[in-house]
Amino acid sequence: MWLRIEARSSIPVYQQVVDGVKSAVAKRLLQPGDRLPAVRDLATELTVNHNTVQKAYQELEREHVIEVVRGKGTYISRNPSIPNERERREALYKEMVRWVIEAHHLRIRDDELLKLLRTAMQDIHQGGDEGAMNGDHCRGSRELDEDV
Amino acid sequence: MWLRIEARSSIPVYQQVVDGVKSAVAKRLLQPGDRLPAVRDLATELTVNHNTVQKAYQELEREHVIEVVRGKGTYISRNPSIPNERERREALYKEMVRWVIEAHHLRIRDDELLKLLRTAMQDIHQGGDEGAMNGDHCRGSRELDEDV
DNA sequence: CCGTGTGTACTAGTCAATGTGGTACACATG
DNA sequence: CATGTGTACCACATTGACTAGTACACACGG
Repeated sequence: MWLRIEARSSIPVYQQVVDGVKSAVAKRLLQPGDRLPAVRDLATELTVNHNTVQKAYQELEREHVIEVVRGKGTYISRNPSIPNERERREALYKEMVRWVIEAHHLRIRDDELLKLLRTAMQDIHQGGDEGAMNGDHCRGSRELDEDV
Repeated sequence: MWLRIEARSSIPVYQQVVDGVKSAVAKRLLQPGDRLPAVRDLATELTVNHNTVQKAYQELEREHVIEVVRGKGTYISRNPSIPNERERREALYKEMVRWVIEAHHLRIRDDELLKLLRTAMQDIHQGGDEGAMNGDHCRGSRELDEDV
């Protein structure tokens, strides 16, 4: 599956679902037009309440990542527009500043941080599963993926 | 002041205080040995409860950003060690993967994202000269070393 | 020793977000 | 109409953040 939930995580379940779908789209594991599981089906599979899944789908629809057809199903958007683009760009930038600060306190130098970002980009574009980090992030750490 | 709180933000107040202090340290607005306001004073100034400020100070002490002397005051650490370095590095990397995904959905190209990061770095280091960031790489984790 | 300023600890309570469980409704398709 | 889909409620429990108030512990200078 292209989605795995960590029940122990402090991140809300619905947020994990949102992130998981967006991640799968970025990795092209989900293509435009692909159908997502029904709300209740996915809820059963993840052993969470259907309302929780629905909240995730609602959020994904607000972000135009998916499209919903009542009575039929939910699908990955074909021509996604970008709502709240300005705010989201600003939020992204704020997060980046935040982690530059964190990097400073971890004594990570600027060039190391840039290298880390390049590694993250490769991780996404090569379709791996983001879960596995083997601890050596300073050079390109490529740990191989799961099964399908 | 080196600290401003947004009451409307979804980010908890105590977290904003933690981030604010760490940011000021990274920007060298606060130097090692500098004294922070008393818990109650800062609480009054920010119009929050003293317990909230204390929670922030506690967190900062856990991260060895500040040092606390009972009955005297709190001070920016002189020789900060790095607790939980490995976990924090992994958390940082996970966050970076999130950026890449978000950037994809914002149609931000890789080179743009790298440029954004460079800008964020300049925002932090602006004006100040940054001399001695030591060349400590992944392996070099400092060992704890105590007191004032 | 005492007063003052400091950090710390504890209890009680409010509020909002999250998640569950259940029920009911709306729409599309065959 | 039956079925599978998304949607909309409701009541409830749990958790984290925050407020409010009180009390204690320690350092320092009279």
